[in-house]
Amino acid sequence: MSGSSAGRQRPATISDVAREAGTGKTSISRYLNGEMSVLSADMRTRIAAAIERLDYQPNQMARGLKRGRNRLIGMLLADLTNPYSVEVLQGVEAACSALGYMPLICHAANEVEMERRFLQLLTTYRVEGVIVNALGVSEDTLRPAGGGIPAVLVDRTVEGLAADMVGLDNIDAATRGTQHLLERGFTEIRFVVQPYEQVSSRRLREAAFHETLGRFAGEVHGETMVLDLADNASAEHTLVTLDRTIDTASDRLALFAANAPVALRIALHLNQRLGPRWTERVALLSVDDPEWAELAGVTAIRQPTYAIGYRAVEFLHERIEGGNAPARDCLLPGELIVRASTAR
Amino acid sequence: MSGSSAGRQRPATISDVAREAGTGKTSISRYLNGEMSVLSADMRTRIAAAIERLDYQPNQMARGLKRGRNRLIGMLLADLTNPYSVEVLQGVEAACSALGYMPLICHAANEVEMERRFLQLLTTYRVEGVIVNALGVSEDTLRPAGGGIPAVLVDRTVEGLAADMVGLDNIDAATRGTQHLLERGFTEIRFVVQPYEQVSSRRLREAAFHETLGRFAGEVHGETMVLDLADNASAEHTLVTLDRTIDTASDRLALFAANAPVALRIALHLNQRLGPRWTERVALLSVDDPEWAELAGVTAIRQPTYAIGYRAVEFLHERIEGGNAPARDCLLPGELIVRASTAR
DNA sequence: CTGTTAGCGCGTTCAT
DNA sequence: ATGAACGCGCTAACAG
Repeated sequence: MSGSSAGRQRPATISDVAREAGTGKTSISRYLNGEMSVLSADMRTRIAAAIERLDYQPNQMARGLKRGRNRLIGMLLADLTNPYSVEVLQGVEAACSALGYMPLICHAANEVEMERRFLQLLTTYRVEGVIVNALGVSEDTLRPAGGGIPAVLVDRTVEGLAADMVGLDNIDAATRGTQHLLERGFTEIRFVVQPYEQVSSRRLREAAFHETLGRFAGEVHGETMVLDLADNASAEHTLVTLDRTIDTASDRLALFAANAPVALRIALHLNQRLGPRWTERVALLSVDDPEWAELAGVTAIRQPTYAIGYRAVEFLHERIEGGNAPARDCLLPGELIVRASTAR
Repeated sequence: MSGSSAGRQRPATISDVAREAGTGKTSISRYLNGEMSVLSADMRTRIAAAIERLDYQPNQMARGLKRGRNRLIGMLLADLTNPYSVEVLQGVEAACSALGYMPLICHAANEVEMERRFLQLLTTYRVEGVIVNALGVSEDTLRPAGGGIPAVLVDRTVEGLAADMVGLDNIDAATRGTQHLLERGFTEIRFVVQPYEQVSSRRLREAAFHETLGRFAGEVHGETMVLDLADNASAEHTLVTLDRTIDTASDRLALFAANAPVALRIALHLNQRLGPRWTERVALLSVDDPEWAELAGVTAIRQPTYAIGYRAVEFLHERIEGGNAPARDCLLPGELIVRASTAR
């Protein structure tokens, strides 16, 4: 029965502090904004005391309204379930706290409609910019009210939108991954992806895969397999096809998963069907290096996720500050981590 | 060279719309707030047209300032790296969108100092309430400015703070987990935890473990092992001790991991030292059922994470709406999922 | 150095 | 049914 009794009192305002300190609001405002040199020593201590006594905390909303900037930036994530997203987020948060932003994180759960709604919501809160990692945002969604707010794309581009982008060097990564499989002598390879054809990173990875294989036409056989994780029946069907391929292939099959969620689904399935020694029957290589990859012995291409997130905020910051340079792409290299599953 | 040319234009305001529609701001405001019955049909269409033409979107900040509520709630997470957090988040997001809130997500990365800063930041943005899953927030951090804002605790209580709490029924879960190991005939068991002694869920799980073992005094030997994931040297040291225990124990050792991060570290270590068939030498049971548990055959106690997040928001909503009932605890049951690692 | 005044974009009386 | 005027908490001129 200490203080949690009745309805909470409303937070102190700048006027309360002014009254408490026996001065005008302006001086308080100056104090808050660090214009100390313009305040008498006496004034300073009185204000400090008043603030302390009232436990005053300036209202960011009011500040934002007045200044026209609220230090909020939006972060739209297609899929928080993907470890990639969480890792990128770490970089984003670090950069935000370094640059004085507060990220508003939105999770669209791989639904285009939610992406649209969140983007709308974010502009409604007048975020100063957005970092977008989405499935299907279209150009005009990102350019509401004519001007639009500064945006930085992560991992994937958006058709027709000239914005900064930062992500993995997909072509290099997929090429090296494929080469690794070729060097290990695999001759039957499947590239497995989710059915999001509009996602540029998916397309680039797939293209590089086929491009690299093309140089070995005849000797090596490769195909794309689509695994729809959002539709269990469809996924099961694909996996059955996969099983048949494994059983009938002339060589030990190699699988190149386009990202971690796909790799996980494959690993779970094979582990269930073939037992814990499934890697002896099938080789698995994955873009993304999830926490369980080491455990399962899965070869991976680790993305520089933290750097991607950090850099994205830096780019956005420049735009917010008025930077007007043409749109840039920042492609960071992946790191191939060879594990048991692709051993020969 | 379409529209992205010069500096972006500032978003339309309610006054712009009023002018465009040839009316007063008041009518626009009424329109926005759905008071249609008070507006003539003609007025309605004119306003709708004006809004459309200007692509007007009301400024939430200004609204919040005026109304005294901005529909923002804070979500403080101790560790986003823990899959538990992400899963809870899904429930939180679902409930938020159902109840019309926008969650401000903060990630404290297991640092008490960051928790304090984020909490402060959140009140600065005048969030209407907070959902807290933190390491070391103290009562007074959550009661700033006397009244404090409504708070709901997730997974763990805070010393001396009478707030709603929702989380796993830890005693039941840990008891059932321990019983499972006993039923399987293990006589050498270690309970492995991170060194956060102030976290109530950790203490409850550990207590239930020892309590349950106590009923078999003499026959079964159990101890707590502390694994500090934040300090690699220390963790390595602990794991070496663990190795020795495994090698010298009179029985096959059983490990009870207090959460997923701990279980992962253990699994990675054992896998490296003993090879992929490590589960034949050591049994592993974990609170939390991370995505890789099935793959590694690790027995797990799955938490109702989605429900926890959803319920937390519901509780918070009631408080925000003025609910004044005494603090409640909502303890949800876990589900034991038996896998190969605890087979005998 | 300090206080007064006027908005930022919006909702809300209170008239009309 | 509609609009004018005031104020939410704060900053930015402008005086003094």
